[in-house]
Amino acid sequence: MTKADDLTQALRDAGVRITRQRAALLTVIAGADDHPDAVELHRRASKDMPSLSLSTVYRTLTALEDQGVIQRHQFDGTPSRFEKAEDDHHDHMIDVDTGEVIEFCSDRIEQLQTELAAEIGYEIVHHRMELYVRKKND
Amino acid sequence: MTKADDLTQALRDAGVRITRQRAALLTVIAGADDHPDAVELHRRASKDMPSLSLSTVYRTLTALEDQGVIQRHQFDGTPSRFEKAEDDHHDHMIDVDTGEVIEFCSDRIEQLQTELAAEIGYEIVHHRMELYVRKKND
DNA sequence: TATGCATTTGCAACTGATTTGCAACTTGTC
DNA sequence: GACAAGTTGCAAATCAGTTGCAAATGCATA
Repeated sequence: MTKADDLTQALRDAGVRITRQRAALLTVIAGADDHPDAVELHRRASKDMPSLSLSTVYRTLTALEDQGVIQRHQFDGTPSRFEKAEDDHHDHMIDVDTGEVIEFCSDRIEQLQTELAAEIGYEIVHHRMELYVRKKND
Repeated sequence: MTKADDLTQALRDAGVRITRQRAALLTVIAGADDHPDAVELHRRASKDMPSLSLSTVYRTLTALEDQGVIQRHQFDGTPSRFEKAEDDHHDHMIDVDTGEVIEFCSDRIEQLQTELAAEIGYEIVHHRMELYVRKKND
């Protein structure tokens, strides 16, 4: 059973109809190791489903995000990029020269964030941390 | 001498022409204690300069950002918001219920970020950290 | 204080990303 | 297999921001 099948079943259980276009998108998303935007996902899924429209891709991405199946990231001034939600939370470094996205995680930072918010009476709903970085050339 | 006068002089020294529309915007920005977006800045500056156009506001904001006089923030899926650049760096918490923006700073976190990037051979060009928070009700 | 010209402005039209209205079409159910 | 409700593709709309262009203006210089 593939990752896409898992996702499909989880969605069906949650009462989400699995249409051919959604299945095609799920397959692409499950198989993606990068952080594609809507247009790129449409391009990839179109190979299996040439009639798939971009608006359906957008609608589906929103639906999948609402279901918690995927995550949307809005880096700098570029179109939103998506990745499948894994249970491990992580943040991103973006190589400003190449656009490459590197995932990382720091429990220490998360803890500090929680403390900072708590100090002034807030709790964190979600957060976003992006490091725009450049390769050191030495 | 007001804050706006300081900004004006600094810009003039940098070879930036001070037009009436730019002066009006600078006054508004220097006097703002919040994080307004372009439309709101246009609304405020229009009181002094009813003929000021929104495209000039956008053009001026970009120019001021290039000069390092103001900073642009792109929170979640909302229009860019601006604030005058002060020499102290800080990050933001956004109250998800009210939209209120709270500034904060943590040297400890910054240091950890730098270390994390350095570990894999990168240096940080700039970063963005936003905590989307909610008031604890107890 | 007047002159020249590069810059800047306002307007309207454009862009890129995303959303929406609607009629036709599927899905999952009975 | 038929039906109601949800989903699709398309084209048009939206939203934030940008741009081309002719007219207006800042400011260095005379």
